[in-house]
Amino acid sequence: MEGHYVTPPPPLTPPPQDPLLMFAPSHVPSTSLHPPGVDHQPQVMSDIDWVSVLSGQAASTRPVMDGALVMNPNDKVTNEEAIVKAHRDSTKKASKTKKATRPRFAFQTRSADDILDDGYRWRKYGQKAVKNSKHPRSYYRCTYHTCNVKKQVQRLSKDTSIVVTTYEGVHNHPCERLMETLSPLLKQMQFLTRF
DNA sequence: CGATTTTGACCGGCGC
DNA sequence: GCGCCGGTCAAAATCG
Repeated sequence: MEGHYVTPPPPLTPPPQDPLLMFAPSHVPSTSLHPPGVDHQPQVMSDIDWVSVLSGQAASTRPVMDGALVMNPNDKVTNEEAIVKAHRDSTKKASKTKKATRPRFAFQTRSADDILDDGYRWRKYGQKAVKNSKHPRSYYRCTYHTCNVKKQVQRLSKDTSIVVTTYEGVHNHPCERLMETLSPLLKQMQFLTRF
């Protein structure tokens, strides 16, 4: 984490991970200093194919905007269905209670780690077992006081290497560690524009 | 010792 | 009404 910043990085927490790992097909859980079973330490989003995320092309990372879940027709309808249903419920409730419509954004990531560091700080407030899946779903809330953005993370039971992350809401505060989060994307863009 | 995670209880919506 | 299910609360445990 030294020379890949376009602008000087903010003097913040120590660099989480080497951004060069971003081209790795699957993330190898880096030297976790925690005992097995403990997965607090988030990983940088460096293992995400950001170009694919933004273009919506990749099979490894399928972005989903506002509940319009992009599904492989061959996929067994399991917990993805639950996500769509949850979104329908939320929109229904939103239209009923005139609550501010909450934008939802979900994407799948091929990763060995459930927790991806997206630059924000999250506090876990729940975990539930999901039907048709042996893997639990975790619920997180943004720790910024006036920000009630939530996200939920679950792992597909079919393909254990894929993690589905669903964001709900929009942050009303700047993203700390923005450059750390963006640097893999910038690096990938630089790589692609070299031709 | 404050912040965060864990985990069972609790709650509301929905289908029967 | 009842039970299931997804989501949240909150007290206790744990972490740094």
